[in-house]
Amino acid sequence: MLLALMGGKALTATELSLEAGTTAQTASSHLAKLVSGDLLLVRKQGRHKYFQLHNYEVAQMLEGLLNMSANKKPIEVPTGPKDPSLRNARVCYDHLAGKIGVDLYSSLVSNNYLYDNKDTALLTDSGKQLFSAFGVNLQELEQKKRPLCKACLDWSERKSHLGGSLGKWVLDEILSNKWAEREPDSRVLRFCDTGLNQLKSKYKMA
Amino acid sequence: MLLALMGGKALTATELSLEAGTTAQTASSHLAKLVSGDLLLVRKQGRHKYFQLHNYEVAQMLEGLLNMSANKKPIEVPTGPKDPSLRNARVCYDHLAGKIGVDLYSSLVSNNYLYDNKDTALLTDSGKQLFSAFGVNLQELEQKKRPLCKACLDWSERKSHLGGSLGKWVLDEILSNKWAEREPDSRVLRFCDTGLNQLKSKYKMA
DNA sequence: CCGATGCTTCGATGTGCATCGAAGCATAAG
DNA sequence: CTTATGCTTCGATGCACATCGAAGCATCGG
Repeated sequence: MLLALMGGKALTATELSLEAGTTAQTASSHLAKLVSGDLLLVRKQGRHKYFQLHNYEVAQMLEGLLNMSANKKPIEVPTGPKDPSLRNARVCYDHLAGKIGVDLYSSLVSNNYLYDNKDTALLTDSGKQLFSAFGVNLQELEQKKRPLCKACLDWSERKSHLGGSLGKWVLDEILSNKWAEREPDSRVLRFCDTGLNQLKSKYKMA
Repeated sequence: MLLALMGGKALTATELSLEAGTTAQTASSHLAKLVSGDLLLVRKQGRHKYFQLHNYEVAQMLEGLLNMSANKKPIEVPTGPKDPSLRNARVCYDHLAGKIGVDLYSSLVSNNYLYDNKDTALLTDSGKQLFSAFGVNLQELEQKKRPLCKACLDWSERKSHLGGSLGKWVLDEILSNKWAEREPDSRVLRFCDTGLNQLKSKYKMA
C-alpha cells in the first residue's frame, strides 16, 4: 500500500485494499496503524477516506527500502474516469477540477500566492494582493461561513485543487469570460484555446 | 543490531547479541537472515565472526528509518581493551595494529595506493611504485604463499589495517628505524614523536 | 425515506516467527 | 592432549499478529 502511495496520489481505503490483495477490514486496520504512526495522513471527504504519505521523509525512507528490495518500481494505480475530457477539466460542485484545476492550484502555490498545508490552504499576502487586483472583494467573502480557500482533493488527479468561495469565484470568472463552457448533462468543462491561454497567463501557469 | 552497526565498526555476533538483549542463538539466526538478505556481510577471523553493514545503501536505508523512529541516535559499542596505549598502537602477529595501523590503512586507500574491497586488499600500480621506491622487493614477496596484502580487521578499531607480508614489512621498518619500540611482555607499541612524524610523512597520512 | 456504498469495530481463528535450552562443531589457549 | 570460547543447528514452546466474517455506522443517491 505504501508502495502504491509512492506515486504521490492520494488513494482511498478500498483502492489500497485491492492493491494489497486483502479485504477492506484488513486494510483498514493497517491503515489505521500507519496513520497513528505518522506515516500516512488521511483526508476524509464524504464517505471516502483518502490516504497519502505524511511527508517527504516518509517517501525518502520508502525510497531507501525500495533500493534494497527486488522489485524497485512504484506502482501506478489508475484512478478516476476513463473519459479524457472529464479528467482534463470538470466542475466539482461549483469550482474547477481535473488536471487544469490541479495545475492551477500548484501554480498558485509555487508562485507563493497560496500556502498549502495538505488539508487547508491559505492566501498569502501577495495572494491577497493578486486577487484584490482581479477585483475580488476578499473582505466580503471572508465574512461568510464558507471558507475562502479550501484544498479539495481532486478525484482523478488525487492532488489538491482550489475549493472554497475563492474557487467558486475562479470558476465563475472562467464561465462568464467564456474561456470554457459546460457540456450539457455532464460535469465536463470544455476550454477553448484562447480561454486556456488566458487562464494560464492570468495565473502564471507553466 | 543494525543500529549498533551504524557506527561503522564491525562487531562480533556475541557483541551484537548483548546489544540486542537476546541470547547468542537468537542473534545468530537473525544475523544469518540479514546476511542472506545482503544487508550485512561477515568476516570470519579465527573463531570470531565480525559483522558489518553490507554497503552504503544499507546505511542510507537505515538512516531513513531512523529519521522516522523516536530515538534517533546510533549506538556506540565500546570495543577492545581499555588501555589507551594498547588501543593506539600494538602488534597484531607481525604487523601494525591499533588506531595508527587503521589510519595508515585508510591513508593508503585514500591516496590510491591500495584498493580496498572489504575482505581483501590489493596494491594499485602507484602503490607498487611507492613500495618499490621504498626498497621493497615485491616480486620476491609475491612468490611466497602468504598474500602480499591483507585487510586485517582491527580488534579495537574494528576497521581494516594492513596485514600480509607487506604489513610485516611496514612493521619491521618501523622497528628497525626505531620509530617505535615494543613494550616488554606486551603487545603495546610505543611510538616516539619523531618516529610517528616520519611514519606520517612517509605514507602521506593526514 | 430507502437501498447502496465505503469504512470501521468486534471477535474468533490460525499460523508464522521469535525465543531459548541443549547439544554439536570449530578455533584458540594452555 | 584438555579446557574454554565463539558460534551454529535442532527442536520445542508460546505469543503476537495478520486475516477475515459479521455486524454496525456514516454518507451518498434517488
